[in-house]
Parts: sequence; structure tokens; C-alpha cells
Amino acid sequence: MEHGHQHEHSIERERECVTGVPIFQQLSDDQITSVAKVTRPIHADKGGTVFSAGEVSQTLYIVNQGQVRLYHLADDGHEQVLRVLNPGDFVGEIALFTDEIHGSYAEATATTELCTISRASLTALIKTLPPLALSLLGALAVRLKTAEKQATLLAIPDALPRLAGYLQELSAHRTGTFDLPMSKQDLAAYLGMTPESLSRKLKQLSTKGVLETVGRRQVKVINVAKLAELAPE
Amino acid sequence: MEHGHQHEHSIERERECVTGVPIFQQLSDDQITSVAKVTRPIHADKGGTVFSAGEVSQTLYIVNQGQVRLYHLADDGHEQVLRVLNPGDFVGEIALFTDEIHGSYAEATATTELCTISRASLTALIKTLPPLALSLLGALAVRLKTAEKQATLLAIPDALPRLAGYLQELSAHRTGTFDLPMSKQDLAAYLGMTPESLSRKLKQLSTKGVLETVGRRQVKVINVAKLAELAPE
DNA sequence: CGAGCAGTTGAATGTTATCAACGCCGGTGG
DNA sequence: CCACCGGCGTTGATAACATTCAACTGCTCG
Repeated sequence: MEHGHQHEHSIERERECVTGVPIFQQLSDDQITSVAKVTRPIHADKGGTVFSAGEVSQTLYIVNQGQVRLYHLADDGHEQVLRVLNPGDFVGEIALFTDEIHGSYAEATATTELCTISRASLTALIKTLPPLALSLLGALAVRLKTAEKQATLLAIPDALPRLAGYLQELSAHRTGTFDLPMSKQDLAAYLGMTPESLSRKLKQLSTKGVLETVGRRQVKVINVAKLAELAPE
Repeated sequence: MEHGHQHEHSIERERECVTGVPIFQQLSDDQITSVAKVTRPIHADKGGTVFSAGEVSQTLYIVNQGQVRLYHLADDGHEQVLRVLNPGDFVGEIALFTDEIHGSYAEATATTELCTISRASLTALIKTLPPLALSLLGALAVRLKTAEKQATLLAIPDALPRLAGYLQELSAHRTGTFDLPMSKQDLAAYLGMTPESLSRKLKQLSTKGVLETVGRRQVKVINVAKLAELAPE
């Protein structure tokens, strides 16, 4: 039957969107299908807007491919990056429980594929799929830990240990030369300093033999021990 | 039967511990009983330690009565408050998914009653009680939002808008004169400044007619509009 | 190949931390 | 109940730090 076939095909597309995402990984085939049924894939070109501040949200967004930059505008027009979403990351979880207005903008920094699930669908899914609830709880717990760690980092008045702490955390899961998750001016705002200060502090670390900056967006940690010394704790 | 009676009595105690806590509130009587069965109440006197940094944790702690101060020690011995737990708040959710070592100390700032649930028990509960999963997800989402908001606050270089933003958030849910959730020296560290700076900035706000400091731990917001002006966004 | 923006460097200014001393409140012990 | 003691909080002066403003370099992308 033509119609039936088309329907199956479209489900296949959604399945692909779901299977690539860690929080759904431990689900069975049948369970993935039930998730896929309520999933709507969306696409965003590089530079495109996924959502804007001020919009009402009742949707969970999960990045499948590409990258999304989450930021909000300060009153002086200056952009403050909140988080960078890589494949598997998601945003909109607060919308699942309260009618919340987006406080931030989401912009694709590369060609990006996302999965969206409405609030009603997700709450229904959670009620019928306990493993999904656990996955989500785990993901939120990890994000919470990250956010709280960042808060304690930012509470450090001096810029150098603040930067060192950030780089230590960042380099912990990578090795050798690695990419910064955002531009240096975004990173500066993220770390609570000006781009000028970041530049100077990076040079300071470079002079001390702690690291080298490679090109525009890469950093190579040379002396992990020295970095740990400069970082808090 | 003597033994049976004793057993029921002890369950009653745990029920009391559970019913007082928001995340369990929407559960039915039967469900509360099943939660109570795996709950272990613990008590901490004022000044007592609930847990210490370095300990392995596989337990969720929920505050029932009293207050718990969560902090960790910087390398210079200086205490950094992460969060203050009031009745209904909980800590240890990360322990539910990974064998994690506590990074912080938990100290009772008043006579405190807590409920504890082991990892195994809670994961089992979540699998059988979907509403509980939703409650937990909601609570984590709220905490996440708070933590991310604090991070963006702390990213502000100037102390005055940082303090103003904090006070605005704090006063939003209260009215008139209200208590600060911690001592001023703790608050200063929490806001990424020195106690001296906090004192000066509070005085500055007082001079501007924005607020008044009452006694040692109370603040009265006089001009909400002015406070909002000084706060970011 | 050119334009524009990210990133760097430099000097001056402003803010904040630091160090030190002091009042003040709260709790403890006589 | 009162007096003492200790820490919290405040105030003042200095110095270090980061921001600011401005000019310049060097990518990168069109």
C-alpha cells in the first residue's frame, strides 16, 4: 500500500534521529520505535536559528548532528554563551514541567540535525519507559554537576586560576592538541573576562610552558602538572 | 504481635520523613509507603557533619527539617559554599548513576532531620513509580536552571550588578524583609568577591535607597525598580 | 585578492583585592 | 545575670589586577 509504505519510510528517518542519541541508546528496538513515533526531526543550516529568546517553549531539542550555540543577550547587546550543544546534548528540559519562555537564543554553528519531542509526548514516554526516565535523570545530573562546577570556577576572582581550571577540566577528557568549544571572544565571556584578558592570560600560560595555542581555535597542553598547580583545588 | 507492632511504628516514622518532602508529595498513600520502606531517617545536631569530602557516596540525602550547608574547601583553606539545603532540597543525585566521591562537605547549620535512600532502592523505585521519575526530573531541571543562572551571574565582572542580580532573584520569591540564606562572608565567596567588597556594595545599595540591611542577616528591599535597573538583563 | 572581523598588543583608568585595625553582636562561662 | 571572649562585619589605605579604549595584525571567507 502506497500510503503505508510512505509512513514506514518516514518512521525510518525518525528512528535514525533517535538511535544516534545517547539518552535513547539503551532502549530496545520496540522502545526506540515508540520514541521515533513522537519525534519530529528538524534541520538548521549553519548560522540558522533554532529558537529565539522570548518564544514559548514546550519542546525538548536534541542535537543529532552538527553543533548548536546557546547564548543570551546582555542589556548592552553583548552575547553571553551559556552552553554549546554537541551531538547527543539537549536543551528545553525545563519546558517539560512549566510553561517557560526561552531565555536564550539557539544558533546552529554548523549544518545541524535535531530531534524534537513535545512535552506531552515526552511525559507520556517517561511514564511508560522507566529506562528512559533513568537516562534523562542521569543526563540532567551530569549537566547539573557541570553547571555547579562552572559556578564555583567563576567564583574565583583571579582570571588565571579561573582559566586554568577551565582548561584542566576541558583537557581531562581529551588528549594532546584539542579544539576549544567556542571562539575566544565567546570563551572570554563564558569565563567572565574580556577577550583582551583571555588573550593575555593564555600568553602567560604559554610563556610559563604550560601550553601552546595552535592556530585560532586549538590548544595543546604541554605540562599537565603545572596546569593543575595553577587550577584551584 | 509485639514485633509486628514495633515494625509498623518504625514505618510511621519513615512515612513522616517522606511526606514532608515535595518530590514525594504527589504520590498516593500506597506509593508513599513503598518509598518509606526503603528510607532511612538520620539526624544531625547543629554544627554536625552529614558527610565529608572524599567519602564514597551511593546515597540520596533529602532534608526534612532544619538546614544543611554544602561547601568545599579551596586549597588555601578557605570555604566556598556551593548551596544551602532547606527542607525539601536534596543532594547526592549524581551518586545515583556513577560511583562518585563527594567533592564537598555537608554541615548542619541547625538541628536537622534528613531522609536517605540508597542508590539501589531509588533506581528500583523510579522504575516502578513513573510519577516519582517526573518529580525528580522536575526538581533537577529547576536546580539546573538555578545553577546556570548563577553561572551567568558570576560571569559578570563588576561586583555591583552581580550582587544586584542575586538579590533580585532572592527577593523575587519573598516579600519585605527577608533573611539571607547564609552568613555574609559565605555569601561573599558564593558571589565571587571578598567580604569587604560585599560590605561596601551593600552600603552602596543602601546609600542609593535600594535596600536596607537589618541586623546581621536580614535585608529589606525598598526600591525594586532600582534593583532591577542595576541587575543584568 | 580584498574586506571585515577575530585576535593581539599597548597605555591609562577604574575597580577590586589585600592588609590592618576597629566596633559590634552573640555565645559561653563564671 | 553579667562580663568576657571570639568571630563576624565594617571601615580605611594601599597595591595589584582587570577593564577600557585604541591601534594594529593576521586569518578567513567571499
